[in-house]
Formats: sequence, C-alpha cells, structure tokens
Amino acid sequence: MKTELEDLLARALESLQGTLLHTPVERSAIVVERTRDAQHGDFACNIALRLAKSAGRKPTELAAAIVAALPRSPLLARAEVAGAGFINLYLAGDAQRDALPRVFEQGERYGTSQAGAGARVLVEFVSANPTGPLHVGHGRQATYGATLAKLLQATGHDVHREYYINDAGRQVDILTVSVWVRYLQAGGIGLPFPVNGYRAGYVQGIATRLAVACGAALQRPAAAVLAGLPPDASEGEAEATAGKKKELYIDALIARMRELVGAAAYEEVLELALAAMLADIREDLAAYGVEFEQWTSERALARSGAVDCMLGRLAAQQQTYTQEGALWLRSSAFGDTEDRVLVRANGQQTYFAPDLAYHLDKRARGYARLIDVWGADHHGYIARMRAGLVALGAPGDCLEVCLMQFVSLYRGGEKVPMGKRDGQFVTLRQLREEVGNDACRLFFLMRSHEQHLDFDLELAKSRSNDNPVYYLQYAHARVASVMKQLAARGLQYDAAVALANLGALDGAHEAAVLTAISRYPELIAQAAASRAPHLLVHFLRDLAQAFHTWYNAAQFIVEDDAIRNARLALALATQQVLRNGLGLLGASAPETM
RNA sequence: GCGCCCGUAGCUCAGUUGGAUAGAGCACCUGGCUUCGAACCAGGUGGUCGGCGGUUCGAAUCCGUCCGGGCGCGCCA
Repeated sequence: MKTELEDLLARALESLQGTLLHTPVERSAIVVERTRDAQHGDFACNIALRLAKSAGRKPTELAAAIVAALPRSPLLARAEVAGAGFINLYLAGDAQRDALPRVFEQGERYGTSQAGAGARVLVEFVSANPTGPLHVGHGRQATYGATLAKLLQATGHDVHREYYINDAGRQVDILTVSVWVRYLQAGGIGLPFPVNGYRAGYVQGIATRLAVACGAALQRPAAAVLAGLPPDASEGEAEATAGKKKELYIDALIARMRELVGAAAYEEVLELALAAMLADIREDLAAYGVEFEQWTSERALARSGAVDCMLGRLAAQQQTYTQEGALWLRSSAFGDTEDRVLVRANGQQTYFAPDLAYHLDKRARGYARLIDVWGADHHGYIARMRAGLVALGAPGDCLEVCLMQFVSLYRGGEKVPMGKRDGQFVTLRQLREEVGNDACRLFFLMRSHEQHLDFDLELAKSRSNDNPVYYLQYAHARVASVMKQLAARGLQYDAAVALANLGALDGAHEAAVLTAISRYPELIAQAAASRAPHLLVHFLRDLAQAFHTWYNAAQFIVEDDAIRNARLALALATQQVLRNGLGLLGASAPETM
C-alpha cells in the first residue's frame, strides 16, 4: 500500500521534471507516512516541503503541482495540499476495506512478511549464570528476547534462539563450595558461611539433595576445613576492605574443599549443583512459554578446543601480547577504550575469552547477524566484544546488543526491596505465580527496553479496568461472545455475504478499526526493525480501543443480512489481529473471561 | 573524572527515526446498561517536552552546554 502510493508520487514528480523540477528526485526520498490524525487523510507526504528549497518554489505551490500531476489510481479517492505544504492522501473506501479479505485469507499469518528474506539471525538472551534461580530482571530479558525473536520470524528471518550457559569459571566453584558448606552445617559441623558465598535458600535445598546422594561421605571436621585459611571479611564490612578479603577467603576455601574431598568428588558436587540449577531455570522458562533452539555450554565449548583455537588465531595474527604474566588482547586498536586480559597470570581464562570464542562460533555456524540481549549493567562490555570480533576478522556491526534497563517492583505504591546480598530478590517464578504469565508478559513488554521499568504487582493482579491486560483480552473475548449470541439467536455468519457487502462499513468508527487492521503488517515490520516489541503492545491497545468504541456505538447483530455480515466480518478480523498480536507477545487470547 | 541510558500532564509512559493543534492509561469531574458482556464507552480538567544556546521552511526528536537521576569503568562474572 505504502510503496504503491509512493510510486504514484514518484510518477507525478517525474512528469514535473524540466518544468518545476530541475534535478531528478531519488525514489528513496519519497516517503509516505500514516497520518497521526484522521483529519489529515490516511497517508501524508512531505516531499514538497523537502524539495521546495532546491526547486526555488514555495512548498504549497510545488505540492499543488504534484497533486495535479498525480496519476489516477483505484487506490486513491483524493489528494489535497494542507498545512505548510503537506500532501494528504485519502484512500478510496474499497482500498481501505481490502484489508479484510487479506486477513481472512492469511489468518494467523496476517501481518507477517518476507522482508527479512530468510536472513539467519541468532538471538542470544537470558544466559543467566546457573548459580541461582531467574529473577525479575531475567524475566524482562526473557520476555523481550522471546518476543523479538518472534517478531523477526514474522518478518521473514531465519531465527535461532540460544541460551549461553556460564557453567565454567569461578562462580560455579563458589556455588559448589556454598552447597558443601551448607551440607557440612546440616551435618552438625560448626562452620561460618563464607561472606562471598551464595546464601539464598535454594543452596540449602541442593545441600539436602547432596546429603541424600552421598550420605556423610563428604563430611569433614571444621578444624580441617578452616586450618590455615585467611580471614574472611566480616558481615557488613565496607566493600573497600571486604572485597579483597572475602575473595581470598572463598578461593582458599574452594582449594581446601578440593584437597579434602578429592577432585572426583568435587566434580560430582559441582555437577549436582549445576544440574539442579539448570533444571530449575529450564523448567521456569518452559512454564513461561520461552523456548530456545539451543543451550550452549561454556564448559563444552572449552572442552571442544574452541577457546584455545581462537587464542591461537589471535596470537598468529599478533593481536595479543603478554604483559605481567597475563595474555592481553589489543582491543584498544579496535575501538575499545583499553586492552583486555584474555588469560590471567595464574593461567585461568577470563570470562571474556570463552565468551568471545562463543561469538566466533556463532559466526562460524553461519549467522551473519548476532543479536544479544544484555542487562544494562553490561554496556561497558559491548566495545570489548566488538573489538574482539573485529580482531578476529568479523565486521564489528555484526553484533547488535539490546540493553535492558532495570526493573523495580512495586506493591501498592511501595517499592519492593530486591537486595541481592541476602538472596532477598524476587524470582521470576514467584512473579509469575503471583500475577500470571499473561500479565507478566504484557507488563514487561509495555515499556521500551531502554526505559527503566516500574512493575506494579497490585496493578498487574487487579481484575479491574485499570489493568491493560484485560483491556486487550476483553476485546478478543467480546467478539467471541457476539458470535455466541449470534448462534443463540439462530443466525449464522456468512462470509460470502459479508465480503460482497463490505461497502456497508462506511462509518467513522468502522474506518478507525479498518485503518488499525490495515496498519498491522506495517507495525510488525517496524517493531521488528527497530527491535521494539512495546510498539506492538501500544498498537493492540489502540486497536482494542477503536473496537470498543465502535462496539458501543453500533449494533452488530441487526436484521439486515448485508450489514450484519459485513459488521461481523470486521469484528472477526479485529479478533484475528488481536489473536495474532497477542500470540507474538506470548499472551493468551481467551474466548471468555 | 570518563563512558552508556534516561528526564514529556499530579503518577506511569507513548510519540511512526525532523513534520501539522505534543498523545494514552491511572487519578479527578460529568454523563451512558429493560438492547450483541459496563472487565466497556462518550465528554471534561491537566503541559515553559529539565534549563539555556545552535542547526532549518519546521525540533520533544539532531548538535553544544549546564542541571538532575540510573548504570558501568577488575588479571570478577
């Protein structure tokens, strides 16, 4: 529709060449946009304003000439000059109503396109460390990533969803030792819990399973555990002094556990803890309706040799150097603010090294475009990852990072504290159980991901008219209800009669609904291209609003066969679009509420 | 100090990538169910788009600067 109108304008401009215009106008400069206000027609074009200067004409004069030169088209009812020199385009009624047969033909595919031309895109999201359950922040990332992936699929991309499991590195050791200490404590060993350990309740749960699995075999006396360990930080000690102390202590404790229980038993505890955490995360996401094509394990990646291979490649290209015993990447040569360590002086790799190898692996698997969804606190890491990719010969802009701003929970105007120290954070599971998946999805998606989100639990739970979730679902259920009422009156919807009489849909309220329906495919394209699922939520609200307004102003089930069927067709099309949209958002579209 | 994000109605936020009179929801006020679901609708009140400069036909949007808020700046992950 849009491009056809733009073509019409292009032909008009061509015919003005040599008279009013002297330089040819590029096709890409001719842009037609939906109007904000129905008084300005259906579409508007600002080309006259843009060309006025170079043509040396007044914008209104130029616009009038373009309008006069516009070829006839069945699409267009009329065009007029308005304001400072806008060209307002009014669609012919038939063109407007053409959206309906399309909706019925395409059904659940209505709104999708092939704009992506099958381009392979890898969307990596959540990727939370398997050291604890998902919290509300992960919930937002999961929701955003899942919906973005669906939007990309809907616009013809070949999308692959992936979760990167950070199951290697120190945080897993900390989890392991935390579980062991809880296990010792439960066995009656008087042992302080390390300040830097994971102290939330789930660790206790894993310790219990450990006791079931191995009995008392891993119990050791407190004296043996603590002998010669450096002092731990004290509870509530200032970060400046505590930071070093608690890390030295926990590292020593990890080493001590290894020597006391042996490497094999240590691995078993680690595997048990990891498997428990991962199962919890997978189950949580599945219950939330968020799925991944692939879960990539950092440990498996390391074992495959991919990290060493990458380091070898960098070294061969002289992109690394050794300084003070550590191996550095020359990232500052590729847009980062400084060089970064890949391998520490103690021989251990940093988090960065396997992560970079992972991104290289994604490219090697044929994904030209990599989209990562990260928490906003990781923004400083973007330049580093890009620099790494560039150093490895990939274009830096192949990686696109969507940064998610933070979530604050409110309960009745009162901010819910989410201190991570005592494990006092709210989990995604708790949130879902309290407000339901649908409300969760929509509340997470309502705001731009670049915007800090205030999530009000009371509002999300309320079954009242101030809850936007119900507003959308109600519109959908309302159509179902009308159809039931129709059957109850012994009538049937006749699609053939409806499509032959769409001309009966000539009121302003009907036009508003029609406009929204016909705009839906454009909206999907835009939401996908700008990585902005929130646009879809707002669109659905507008559509529901237009529908509710019409519903209140008109009777659908009327005597006249032509009018009744035409109106039902519009109602059913509305329902289809609502269902499609809610489906992309991962929310249900109930028939009754 | 440097970097990223943000600042729009009393509150929470949109704003079609520079367009026309800046829009929604909540809150507040008025009205609408013997008629397809009132979980709805119609109308009203409410704005120096953080401040000041600049770019141009035109700025909430782009540039500069200042103010205010969030986050980051490890051989942690």
